[in-house]
Amino acid sequence: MRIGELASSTGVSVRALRYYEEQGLLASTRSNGGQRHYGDAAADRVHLIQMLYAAGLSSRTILDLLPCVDAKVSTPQSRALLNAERARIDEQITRLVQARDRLDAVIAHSQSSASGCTTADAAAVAA
Amino acid sequence: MRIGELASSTGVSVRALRYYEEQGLLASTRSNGGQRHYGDAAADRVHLIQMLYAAGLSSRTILDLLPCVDAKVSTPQSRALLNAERARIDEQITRLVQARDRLDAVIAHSQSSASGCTTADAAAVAA
DNA sequence: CTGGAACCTGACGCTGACGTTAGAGGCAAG
DNA sequence: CTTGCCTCTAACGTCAGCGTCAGGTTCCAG
Repeated sequence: MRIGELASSTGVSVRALRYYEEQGLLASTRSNGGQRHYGDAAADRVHLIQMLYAAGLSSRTILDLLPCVDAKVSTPQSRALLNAERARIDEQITRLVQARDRLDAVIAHSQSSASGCTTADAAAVAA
Repeated sequence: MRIGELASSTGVSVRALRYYEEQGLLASTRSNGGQRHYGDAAADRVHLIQMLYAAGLSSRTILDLLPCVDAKVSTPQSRALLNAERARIDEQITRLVQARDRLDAVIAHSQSSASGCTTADAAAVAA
């Protein structure tokens, strides 16, 4: 499949895919004319990359991490790397939960002091 | 208290505090000479701002949110805003947990298959 | 009153993950 | 062979949250 198809099937922009390749995160074979071709596994790889980006990892960190994911072998270094990143994600989750709790407190106060709590409000809360 | 003291007591840089003020997130009174002075509540405010930043909110969103936090009154709009941001944080937490699970799977696989650990692999990981 | 630390206002720099032209070439259909 | 869409590289633009430097001012201890 070519880059446009991979882009639309993954929901990632063509530019981003080229950027991933530039960063060494995503490989491609080239046609005679130089156009990128991808196998079926590429979509999964892109999803994984996206997920790690969403977890706040930098492309550099992902670059370090991906060989650990690909490799069937495991080194102390790779395990350490994986665990370190896991810990960082954990920490981020903790901070997010704290922030959410803080917002919840504000919301609770906001609603208790709301004299007229209409149906629209209930809908907003449910959403 | 002056800006340096607030900075060191909150662990936030002086530059960041000025930036917060520039963004309308943090108020200060000024001395005759133009120097910023802060009350005791400022530290809490800074911590809250930091927490919201850590939750991935933009300064613009925080700017919208803070009046809701400050206000003793609650409007449908403010409640909707609070709930929307809560939802976004929730979503982010979900994605982070997914990423963590994904990493956990990799880690589990990595540890079960930890047998042949060559120097080449270590070098590849280090690189 | 004076020296030096702390503060002030610009304003440019930086990083990361792309967006966005621009100009040129590849590729399948008719 | 041509049309037209897709793709290519190269390179500049963007945005947020500050870091940092420059040049000047304020404050307070001694």
